Amino acid sequence: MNTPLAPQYEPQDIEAALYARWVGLGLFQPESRPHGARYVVMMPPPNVTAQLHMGHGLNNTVQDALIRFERMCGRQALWLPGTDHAGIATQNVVERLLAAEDLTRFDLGRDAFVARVWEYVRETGATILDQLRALGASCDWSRTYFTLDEGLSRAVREAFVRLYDKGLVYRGHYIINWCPRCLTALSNEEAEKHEAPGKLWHLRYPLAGGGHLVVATTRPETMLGDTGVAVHPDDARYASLIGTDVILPITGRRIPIVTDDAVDPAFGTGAVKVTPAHDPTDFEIGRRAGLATIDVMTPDAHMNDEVPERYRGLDRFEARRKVVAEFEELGLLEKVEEHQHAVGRCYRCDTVVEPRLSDQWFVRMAPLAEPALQAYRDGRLRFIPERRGDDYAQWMENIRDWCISRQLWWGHRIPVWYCESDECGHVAASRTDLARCGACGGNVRQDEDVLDTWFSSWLVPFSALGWPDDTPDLAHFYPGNTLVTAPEIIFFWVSRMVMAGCEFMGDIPFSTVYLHGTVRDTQHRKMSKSLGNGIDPLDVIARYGADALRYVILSGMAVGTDLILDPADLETSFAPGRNFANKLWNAGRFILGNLDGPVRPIAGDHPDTVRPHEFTLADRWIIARCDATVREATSAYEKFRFNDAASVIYHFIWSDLADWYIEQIKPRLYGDQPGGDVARAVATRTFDVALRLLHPIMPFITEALWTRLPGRREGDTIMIARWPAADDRAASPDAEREFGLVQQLVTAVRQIRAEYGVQPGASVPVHVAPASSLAERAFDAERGTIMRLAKASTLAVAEAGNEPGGHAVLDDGTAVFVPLGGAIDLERECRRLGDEVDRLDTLLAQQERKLANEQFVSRAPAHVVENERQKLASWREQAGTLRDKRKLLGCG
RNA sequence: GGGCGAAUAGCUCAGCUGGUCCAGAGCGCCUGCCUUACACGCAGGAUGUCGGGGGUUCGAAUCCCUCUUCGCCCACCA
Repeated sequence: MNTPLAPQYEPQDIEAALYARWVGLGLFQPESRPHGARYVVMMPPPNVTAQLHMGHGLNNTVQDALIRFERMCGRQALWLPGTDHAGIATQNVVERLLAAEDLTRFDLGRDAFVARVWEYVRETGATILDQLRALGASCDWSRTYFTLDEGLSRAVREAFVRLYDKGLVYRGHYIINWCPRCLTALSNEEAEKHEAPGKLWHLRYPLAGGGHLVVATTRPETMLGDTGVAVHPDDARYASLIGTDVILPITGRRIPIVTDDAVDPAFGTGAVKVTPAHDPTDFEIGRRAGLATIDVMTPDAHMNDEVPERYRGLDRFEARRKVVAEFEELGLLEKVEEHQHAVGRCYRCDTVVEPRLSDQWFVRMAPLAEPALQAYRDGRLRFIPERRGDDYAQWMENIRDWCISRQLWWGHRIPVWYCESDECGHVAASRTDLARCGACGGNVRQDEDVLDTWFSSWLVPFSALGWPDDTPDLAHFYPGNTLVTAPEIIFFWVSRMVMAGCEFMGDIPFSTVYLHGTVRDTQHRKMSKSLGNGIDPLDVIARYGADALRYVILSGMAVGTDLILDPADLETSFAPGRNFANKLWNAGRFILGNLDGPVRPIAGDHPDTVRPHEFTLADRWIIARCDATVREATSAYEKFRFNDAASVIYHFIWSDLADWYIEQIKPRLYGDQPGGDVARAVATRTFDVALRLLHPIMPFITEALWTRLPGRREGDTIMIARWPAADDRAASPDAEREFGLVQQLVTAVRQIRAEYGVQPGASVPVHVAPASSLAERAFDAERGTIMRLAKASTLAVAEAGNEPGGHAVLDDGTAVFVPLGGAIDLERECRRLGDEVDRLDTLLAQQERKLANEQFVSRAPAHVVENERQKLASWREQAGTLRDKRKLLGCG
């Protein structure tokens, strides 16, 4: 522990070793803190085959900061990690691998294919979690879940059967969203609507009785499946046609004109072609009007045998062109309009979704939504930022049934068995596999489909803890506390978890949903593989360290805002994090390198404890600043304001501790001034606090430094070091004001030196005329500091003389004068005097306004008003003095 | 078609319930420094009519209205 520290922080050398040490200490398990209140965070499961991207990086950095903060606060912090089997995505990946061998899943058959996917998942499935380790994620790996695990699969069956028994799961024949590439049904949420410019074709449909009627459509190819035309019942234009027929072009089919309230007379021509098999609205209209349904497409969206020969086998978009062309030839194309409309696309492969009539399993959602909505309205469930709660409520209020069956092989096979005997026809949902029909004893076959992956992830808050068994984990850790995820996951996962929690556990699974922003590039585009604008977090970690990555993420994470990073310029984005780590490292190196033995405690009953009278002004100041930082950082963490936490800690470490305090104590440490032991004690103490405050953000470097602080023993770790408590004795407004004046004085002299180009090594005499007893005390107390940091040869209490030199006035009205001898540039001096007078005039004007404000004068405490009056008076005086001086010098 | 968010220094953004953090941070830029923790650094500096317009108020970047420009979410007008 006393090995000398390298002059530069090299994260690569220590992060992996520290992580291994943490795992060895077993602190990621909540049991390590048996006495605290529990605090549970559920990791949004990444796809088992995923590679870590910035979105994961951001999400998990936030979770880790949160869980580390809670753990240090003494809670039994459980962060439950896991992956989901990602039905569609994973099956797609393996099918692509097979395609490379010229095979399809059908060549292998179901069992062999699933075995193949398992093999793939076993090989690659741990990758994403390993990558999270590089980030420093302190998950309880011993409890890692996978949605296709035996336990979670049992939970899926339990949930399905319970809902089935309550009549909340049903099989239905409806229009669903179908992905023609993945060859499966999708839920409404999985069909992403994107606005896109399109066309609206106006087609003439010849009337059986002569003439024609015009319908408008965005999908002309579906006309091949039309079985009717609908108009609004009150639409006078078509009143006489109702009940008559239309001769459908191309097919020659005779179809009726019907009425339906769903038709908007104002849109298009007020007449709608009805394709019950290919549009949800048309399906409803067709059902009400008793129209036939003709499915004209194959599962992969080619035209099937229901259409005329020349259309068979055509892709839907080719068929569209052909239909339009044919209408044009027939003189039946009335017109084509540009039309902006939303097209659904598969959220996994971006293929245009085809509404398709099929038999699917659904969950009846309204009864489940009710308690979930109530929890939000009661305030038991809150969202950060708050406005996201509206999205949640709106979705719940307009909930639609959830299509949960998928025509895939990779997933939880639907636990429903059908009797193969036609007379019996018994259907049973079962927790265990069935071999025989429960009704007739005959052969049964299991439903071929699998369940939506989200049907397993919505159970995770309890299934990952052992449900449906009554495990100790479930009893102890359910419900959890906070869920950290991206806003686009609200409907997929968050809402459904709340519903499942209410339904199966009788309680919401977490009380706070923290929704962070999205990682975008400088053009504000979402980072994605397809756009090639991504940043690889592992690359950043390799080059800048995990701490730097985390610092940059968290310092840019204002509540509810996105994180913009430049993929083309990692240096600009991440150097600040690395630089800060290096700064901290070197501050630590300095403090540790200047300890010459045991460090005295600064509080407590120990006989060697530093007594209050031993503190210098600087000591009291840094202690007060440290205390203020503890308060601000703690409050920021509690409010998920990670950017604020990062900022106050950064400022404390860099500006207060490094720039001022460490500079101040050097003479004491070097023995040039007494009080070295006190300075060591205070520096060590405040540095220790700063490290603890920073640990949730930069876990590695803070651990590396903290374990080297004096008094640490083998096995100590900052991970469970006590979270710093605010201390009323540490606060000192006087010390902050007094040292503030010291800083102002030093800065003023430095400004004058820079302005007049005084040689860096040269000393100058400094005259001050303190305007307050505060200033007097401060300059007296930190005389040495001022002289050293300002490079002053003398520091005298004196009025400004008439000789040439630089002037400045501090906030409290204290006048500063730096005589600069004969070789001074008159023009420059006049300009500086002018600037200073202008500055004072601005202050004076503000101050006068403030004091003229009756509300301020009457409401503020008397001494504050008096203080402000004094400031005004002394600024006036100084402004006058400087004006006189300008005249004396003959400035313009 | 609804609903929401954002417009602040060249860039990325803070600024919580209106007045001692009414102008901030980091990066970039300019000047001078390798001052024995740190050049991934130190000291100093420049830059903003806080999107436009109106209003409320003693006082607004901060509240209200409106306009403009971006972005997001939701929606069965074919």
